[in-house]
Amino acid sequence: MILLDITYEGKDEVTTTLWGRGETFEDTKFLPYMYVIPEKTEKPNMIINGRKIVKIEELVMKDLNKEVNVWKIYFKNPSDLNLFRHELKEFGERREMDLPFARRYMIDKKLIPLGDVILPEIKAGKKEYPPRVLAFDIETIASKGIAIGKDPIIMASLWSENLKMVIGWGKGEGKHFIRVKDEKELIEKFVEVVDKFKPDIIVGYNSDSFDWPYFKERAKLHKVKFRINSHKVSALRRGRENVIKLKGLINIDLYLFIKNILAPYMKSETLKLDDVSKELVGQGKVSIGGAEGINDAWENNPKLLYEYSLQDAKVTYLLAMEVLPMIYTLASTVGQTLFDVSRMTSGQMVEWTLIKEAHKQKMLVPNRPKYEDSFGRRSVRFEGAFVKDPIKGLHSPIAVCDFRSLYPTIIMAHNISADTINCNHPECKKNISSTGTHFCTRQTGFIPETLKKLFDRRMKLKKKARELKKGTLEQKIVDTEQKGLKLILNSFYGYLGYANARWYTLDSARAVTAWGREYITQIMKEASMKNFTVVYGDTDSVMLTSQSESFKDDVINFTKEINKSLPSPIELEVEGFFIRGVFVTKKRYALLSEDNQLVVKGLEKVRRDWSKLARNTQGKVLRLILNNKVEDAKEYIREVIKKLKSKEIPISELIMKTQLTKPLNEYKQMAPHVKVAKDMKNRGEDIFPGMLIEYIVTPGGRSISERSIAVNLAKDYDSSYYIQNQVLPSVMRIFEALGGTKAELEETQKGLTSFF
DNA sequence: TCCATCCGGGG
DNA sequence: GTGTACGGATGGA
Repeated sequence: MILLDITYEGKDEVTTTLWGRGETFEDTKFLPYMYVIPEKTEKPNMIINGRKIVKIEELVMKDLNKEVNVWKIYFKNPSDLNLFRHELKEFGERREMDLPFARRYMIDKKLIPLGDVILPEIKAGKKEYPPRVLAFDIETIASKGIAIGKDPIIMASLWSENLKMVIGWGKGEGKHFIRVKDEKELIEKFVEVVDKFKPDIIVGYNSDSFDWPYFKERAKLHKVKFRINSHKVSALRRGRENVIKLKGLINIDLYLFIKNILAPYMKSETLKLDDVSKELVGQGKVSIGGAEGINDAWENNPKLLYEYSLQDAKVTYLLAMEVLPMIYTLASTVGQTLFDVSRMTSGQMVEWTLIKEAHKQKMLVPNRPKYEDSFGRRSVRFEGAFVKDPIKGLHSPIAVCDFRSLYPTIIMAHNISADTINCNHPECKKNISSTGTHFCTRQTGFIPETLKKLFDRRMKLKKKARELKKGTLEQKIVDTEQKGLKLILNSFYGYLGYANARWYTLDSARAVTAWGREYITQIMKEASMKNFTVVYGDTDSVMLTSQSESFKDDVINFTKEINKSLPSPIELEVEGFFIRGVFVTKKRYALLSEDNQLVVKGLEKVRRDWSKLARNTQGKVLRLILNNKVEDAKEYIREVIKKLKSKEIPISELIMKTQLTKPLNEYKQMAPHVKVAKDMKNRGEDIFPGMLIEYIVTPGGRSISERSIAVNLAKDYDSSYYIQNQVLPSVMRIFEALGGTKAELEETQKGLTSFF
């Protein structure tokens, strides 16, 4: 069997179900268990609600760097464990009582998703296996504000290798269009098509929070059963949001994975499907003109809506083809199901990798912190990375040098771990960080040891990927695997300081950044001695410039020399060369690459509560500046200000949008959007949570709230508000870096100010 | 500065 | 679900 997913159930005896393609296997032999490090000699023997402990084994296990005697206590099913864990508190320290049962099963049986499971004794194997993937998306009537289930679903589109389909009612048309009578039939048809296709994996974009719950709500309204593969579509509360679990096929929400894992490595400023798919698959959505466009197309241009809907499913599918291989490789490293791994944050991936490794080494897993502890940990602040104040302004050319995986290599080079911290061996005191913490050098710690296994595996794969022919499938697979490992490697440091981590060690996290600061400042010092100007540096990278004719060679030689003195495996690399850069403050800069691409960090505002005008002006100004047209940029802003004063800018560019998140009477503070919503209600309009309030700031009144009114009522706007609170703030930080002042931008024309 | 509130993705 | 998991920005007081 090729393993896709694991579920379990059982009122008395637990049955674990392993799901493969079109087949299942039920295991009734595996029992839930937990550990107690006993403080008493007498073993527990109680009966609760008629339930008993199945058996208790005595074992010796590792607990950090100690050996301890433990009782391994078995139960008939997971809820028994939950029942007994409270009573077992008085017998000693309890461990591993909160590992979800299916995850425990994956670890103990050493299973790998998509690996082949050899039945019936259940051993993990591995086999090539291309799963059947189906992408889907829905369209709904788009009234004001997005609220789950509020308006009818008008189309549902599906895309896979041999399936392209748009199901719709109303006036829809198109090659792959399947007409149904109404929304109820649409829902039934969708279920029928999915069940017939039998995908192993069904993917959507933000589908856990939108498409699936939307289907559920509308199905409820029409009193139709919404079942996929004959099983309930269940919404499970997980943390802050619901996730959607299907049985017999894996539901993956690509948005969650991209947000949790890929986002920091992406260029895209937003994680909208359009932007993300443009970056990762090279094509975006059909442009339809937002909510109004959807409604308009539904009434007047059904062909366009059909194309829009189908393209959404198509790019979702193509995105899945790009992203799923990464999820597969992460899942095999982490050792958990695709369903779980695709929804994990990087900290959780590190944790489950460590739990798997601990189990292999017969090592007890530390408990999760209690709420108060993790709350307390969250408020602990410690010194992070070194970030150099940039030399503000424009610089050209720029070289970026950075350490390859600085934090992971520091953890390995200095053996940073919870079980090596502050040992009593005299010789280890030499391995001390500037925070005063030292780490054992006699034997490798659990964290660096696990890290090294992943690191070495990645180095091997990287080497193999370089040797293989580029563009081949094998090369792509190997390269994806090494990138997946990189993601996990890079998360280890964050994990040490992550408030909810089982292996949280504040002094380890502090030592990592302290050593990081030492290495990066040392590089900066040496770069200055070699006649480079250090324009900027952050954490593990430095940006250099010089007016030398042989700039590039100088930089390459510099890194070569530096690397002779760095302890292995720490290494400095040349990341790239740039034509020009503008540096504003720490974390805020923009670079122009040699192939004319903009790299913008920390500058762009893309949130909807800023006006279109502010966003567009900033983007335009940045491009002008990086093309060395500073005066043009200033002139451009003066022009915008002038147009605001003379009211030539249309109101449509000045709309600010803020969502109402709760009923009006629950607001304590009269924010602008709350005031506008109250006015709307007084005029008899329907106001509900989830509604997007669109407003304009007008002249008059005192506070911004008092001056805010609904867009459709706005005939005038407050030019000075838009100048002072929107346009100028969005561009000023860039201009301040160039030595500019607010005053010079506010001049309408040289010498002529007050006449306008 | 503190506190409340919002953002994200989706139509 | 062997439950109960964001992190950062903004704006008013």
